[in-house]
Amino acid sequence: MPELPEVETIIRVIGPQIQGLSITEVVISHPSVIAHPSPEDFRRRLVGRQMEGVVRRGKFICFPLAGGARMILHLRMTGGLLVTPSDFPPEKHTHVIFRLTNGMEMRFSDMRRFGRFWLVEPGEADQYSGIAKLGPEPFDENFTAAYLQKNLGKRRKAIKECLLDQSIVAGIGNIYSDEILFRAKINPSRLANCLTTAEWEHLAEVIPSCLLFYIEKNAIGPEEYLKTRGRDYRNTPFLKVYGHKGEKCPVCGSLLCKTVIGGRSSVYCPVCQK
DNA sequence: GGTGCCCTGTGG
DNA sequence: CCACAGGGCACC
Repeated sequence: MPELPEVETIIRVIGPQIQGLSITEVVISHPSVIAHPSPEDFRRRLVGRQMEGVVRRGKFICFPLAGGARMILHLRMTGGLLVTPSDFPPEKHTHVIFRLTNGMEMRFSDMRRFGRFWLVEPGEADQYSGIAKLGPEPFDENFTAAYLQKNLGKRRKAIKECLLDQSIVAGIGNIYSDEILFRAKINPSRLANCLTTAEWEHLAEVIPSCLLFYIEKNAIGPEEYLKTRGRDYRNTPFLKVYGHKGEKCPVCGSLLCKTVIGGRSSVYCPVCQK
């Protein structure tokens, strides 16, 4: 489910709700979602710790803790986070509950249970979560056309697969890679080593602007977020190609095609995207 | 590089 | 019933 824009939306809602609060209790009903350390160590080490806030890195959610430790969460496909009163009806597939000093709870639910938590101690290198392998944020000043061309310009690999490579640029998933390539008018199957300098420049501009557009479309208040269980803030009404196979291209009216690239379904306009 | 796998739910 | 789903990793 969540790619960069959705994760950004989640942290903007959750941040003010948990900032400065301490964890009084951790209830883990499905230990497999705790990747590191052991679920019992995870629970024990978190109790009494204060959360300084929450930040996003790629699709990861990071909770810096007072004293220098950090809790890290990746929602993968179907993970969700909700801050609720303790008597709020629980979501199905709730696997971890953090009880907080103000009586509220932060709850992690995940139907498919692909999501994972990590806890990294102060001064410890994070060799567990995968954050260390991430490329730059799309909004980073180092994320430029020159960077893209230098790192991808010789790859004999579909550009769509390249955009999904988190070590090149952090945060793009299957939905937004299609949306980005549609806006950039580049066919998702094109090999990276065949893109022109002008196309790299276009991509370097479109990637951040497209993601920012969806972050803004996603904006939601905490009441609405809770009411919709953190599920209905998504961008689906604004997506131009993803989920629209067989419909008319919003630019030229041709029928949108679907294909598989790198094992992921991909929708594109055969006329607009060369 | 391609494939299978981790899971549950939904839609054809 | 089977195919597929917004992610990422291990494995030939």
